[in-house]
Amino acid sequence: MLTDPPPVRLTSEAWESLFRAQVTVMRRLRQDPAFRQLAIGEYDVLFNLTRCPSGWTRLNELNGHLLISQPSLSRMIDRLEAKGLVARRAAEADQRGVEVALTDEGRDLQHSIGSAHVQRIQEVLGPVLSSEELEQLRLLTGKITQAVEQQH
Amino acid sequence: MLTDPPPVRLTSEAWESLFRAQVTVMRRLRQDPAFRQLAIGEYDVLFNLTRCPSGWTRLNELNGHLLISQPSLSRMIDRLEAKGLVARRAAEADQRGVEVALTDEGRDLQHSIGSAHVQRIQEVLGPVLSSEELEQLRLLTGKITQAVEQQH
DNA sequence: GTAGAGTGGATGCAATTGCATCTACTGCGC
DNA sequence: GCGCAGTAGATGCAATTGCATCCACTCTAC
Repeated sequence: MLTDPPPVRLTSEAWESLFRAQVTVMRRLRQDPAFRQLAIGEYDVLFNLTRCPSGWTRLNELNGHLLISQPSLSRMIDRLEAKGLVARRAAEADQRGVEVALTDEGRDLQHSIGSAHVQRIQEVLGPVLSSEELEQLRLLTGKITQAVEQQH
Repeated sequence: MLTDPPPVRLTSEAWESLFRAQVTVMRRLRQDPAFRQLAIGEYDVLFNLTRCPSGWTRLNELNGHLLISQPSLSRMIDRLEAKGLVARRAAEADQRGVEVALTDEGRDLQHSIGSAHVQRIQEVLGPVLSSEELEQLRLLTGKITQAVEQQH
């Protein structure tokens, strides 16, 4: 049961606005001194790894949540592994697959950067939107992610 | 006249959700065959150049709307110039400065990719949110961009 | 006006990226 | 069970990126 799609102009303007907001906020957040220890893209990988209940995450699933290419992720994991922040192992079910997990050190670093990051987010976004608006935003963007991931 | 800031948890969850939505949608949009002619980052530069009324845009202002570094933009403009899509000239007011503008060819290419892009956005986002929701999203994210650009 | 700090953009260089490809493994059809 | 298309991840290599730096120009203080 679908209603008519919204006008293209409205859809593309909403996307453009979402995109621009992301760029603007990201430019600010990236400047946080906490990211001198680890690039924000690498932090994002550690963060994603905390979101997996079992601890171990398949490389291809992880890649599905990032914008970087598969070879690029493969080498980023190399680097994080060399720094002792993540561990690699062969997947049990599929011998082609690889699973990664945070090491204790990786978890510590994620927490440390994460808490500075959260504080910074609060400084940037807190004064801008009310609780009600933030909640609206969270619902709308959550709906997008959920729906688009299921498309195709 | 400021109210209390929202709880940090809500703020960071809203940002996380916005960020994730941007990644998810961008992954889809990027696959559009239209972007085989020009990487999406390069298209974004052309798009930004269409948004300037006078036609000519200062390099540093352009850089303020992008996530890439200043040297990276400088060289991207080199490449776009080599392809005949943009033109460079010295800024009138400030002899250090450089202004760029779309060439006719650049404008044509932006239109051509842009119309395919808009159609793709409609396919991805149109079925997901209603007109009212898109309008809400546009307002919220517009508010963020405007406010954060004025901070600091 | 001149010195010195600051800004705008370009360039050298090492690190990272993506594309194409490769190898290893899976799973389906027969 | 065998062959073959498909999938997961790694690697060679050229292109792109960011950092540090540089040069040219501006602006302020004196």
